[in-house]
Amino acid sequence: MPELPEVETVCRGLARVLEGRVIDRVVLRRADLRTPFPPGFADRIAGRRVVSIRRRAKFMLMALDDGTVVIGHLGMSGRMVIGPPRLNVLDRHDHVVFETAEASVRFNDPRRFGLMTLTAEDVLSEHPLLARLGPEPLDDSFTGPALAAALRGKNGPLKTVLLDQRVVAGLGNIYVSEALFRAGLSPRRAARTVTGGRADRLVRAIKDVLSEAIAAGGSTLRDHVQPTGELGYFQHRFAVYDREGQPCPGCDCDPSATGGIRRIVQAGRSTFFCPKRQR
DNA sequence: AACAAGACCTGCATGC
DNA sequence: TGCATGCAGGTCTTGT
Repeated sequence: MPELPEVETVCRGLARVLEGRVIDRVVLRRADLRTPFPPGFADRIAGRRVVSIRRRAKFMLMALDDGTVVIGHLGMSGRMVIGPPRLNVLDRHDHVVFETAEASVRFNDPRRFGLMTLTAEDVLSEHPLLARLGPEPLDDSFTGPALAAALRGKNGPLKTVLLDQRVVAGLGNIYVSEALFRAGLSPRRAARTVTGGRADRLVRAIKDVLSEAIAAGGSTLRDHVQPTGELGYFQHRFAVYDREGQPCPGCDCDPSATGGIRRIVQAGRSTFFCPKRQR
């Protein structure tokens, strides 16, 4: 489900109810998700105060007052849902429950592609899940020249390469298509050909689309909800994603003549684009 | 080294 | 109604 804007939205929602609060109890309802929970997972969190909740790429990072960091990933279908304290009616796919005096937070994930694990703040950046991540796209250090350097020598299609979290961290299948549309670049172009002004345009497009999506609370297709239960609204602003055959919002060509937005499959995943406007 | 394909899961829409 | 198929916001491993 969640790409950078959805995870950012989830982290902001969780911060409001968890930051500064003590987690009294952690209920673990199965032994593993995508990966096993580490030994003592619940006990190592219970009784600790939450110092901060932040995001890196598509990972949620919950820092505790003893230097422990809970790393969470929502996979395709994960959600964090805030409810009243001491909630005793749970869904089949509620795998972890964090309890404070004021609220309960459930990690729900039907497909179980998500994960939760523990590390320590002082070795966080070396954790295998985080060590090889590329730059945060919304950081000032993510620039046209920096992206061009990361794409140098990459012969794969631009769309597929941008999904590689080592190139840039946080893009997923929706926002890659949307950013390429805004930048006027074909998803099929060899990644290494994006240099100079094209790289500048692409970086601008990535920053813009992600920022706008965060402001809209992310995109709700199937699974994403903010922790409060509110939906995201950015799906109403998609130019190309899941719009096969519909008119391209950028050119006034007749979709019955041009076919409108095209859907192709790259590396086994759908890509949407306007062949006329994206080169 | 780079890339594609398969694997991991459940749920939902579609078509017979 | 039931059943089979294909598809879904992600990553990790395997094989060429």
